[in-house]
Amino acid sequence: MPELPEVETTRRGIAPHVEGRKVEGVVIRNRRLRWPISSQLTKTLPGQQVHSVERRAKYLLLKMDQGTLILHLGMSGSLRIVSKKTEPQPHDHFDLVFNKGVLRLRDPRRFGAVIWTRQAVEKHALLKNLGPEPLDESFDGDYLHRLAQRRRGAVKNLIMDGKVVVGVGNIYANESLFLSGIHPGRACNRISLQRYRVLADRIKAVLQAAIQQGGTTLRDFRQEDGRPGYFAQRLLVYGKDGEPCPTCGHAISQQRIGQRSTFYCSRCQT
DNA sequence: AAATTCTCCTGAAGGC
DNA sequence: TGCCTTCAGGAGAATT
Repeated sequence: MPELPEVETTRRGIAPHVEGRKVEGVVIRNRRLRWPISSQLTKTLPGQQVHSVERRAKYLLLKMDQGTLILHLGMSGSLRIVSKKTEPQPHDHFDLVFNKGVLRLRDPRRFGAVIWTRQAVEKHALLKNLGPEPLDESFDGDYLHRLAQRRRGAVKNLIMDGKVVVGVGNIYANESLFLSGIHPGRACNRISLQRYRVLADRIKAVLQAAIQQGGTTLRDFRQEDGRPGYFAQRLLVYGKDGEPCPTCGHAISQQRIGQRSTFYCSRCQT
């Protein structure tokens, strides 16, 4: 499922194929994503040039002449660069057609989104209340520790809260907590500053490692050329319940925290 | 304000 | 083999 590394992998993959290009056409095969795709896009977008492909949290931002196209991959979305002759497959809901190549959105579960905005995109309702980027310097253990003081819930929910820090989804939350030796259910305000510094460091490390591997493909995610991401082979605890802990050999536990499957080693994580 | 629940959706996996 | 149920989850909205 696309988390920050998968979205960043996608951004890097598509950018060379769309930056500087002019939109020739828009194809909407199914508008019913998380929010309906505006039918107006077929009139609004053609003729506009894409200046840049940026990312904020898990949103991809295609900056154009008159505004920004905001794309979200939901949990099963992927973007590919295909030729104009490539037949659309089931769940290929949306195309941006360029003079050379097509940017095609596939999203079986349709939790994704395609939204056009003319306003400054950082002020858009979906983006304006987001926390810092985890790979920014402003995100560190001191910041996490400060926010944690007025919370009592599980630390896993803290790092998955987009108002605290963006882009950390279920997979990387599990992995970074394991690498930090912190139990995912531990109360936010019962963790030392020192441990939060380790956690922030591990979050950055695991996200960067995953980006380097082209993201994690469990089922649907694909890079822009159709290849899967290879970080799944490096996962230490996610999806590994019952298997031995890579550190101590104790069986990995599974439990639901924050409505999400949570994997951890009850011996290494306290 | 923080925490919890609900909601959208399809495909895979498990049970009988 | 086939049908039914359960589960997976990003994240905004609604609720407590």
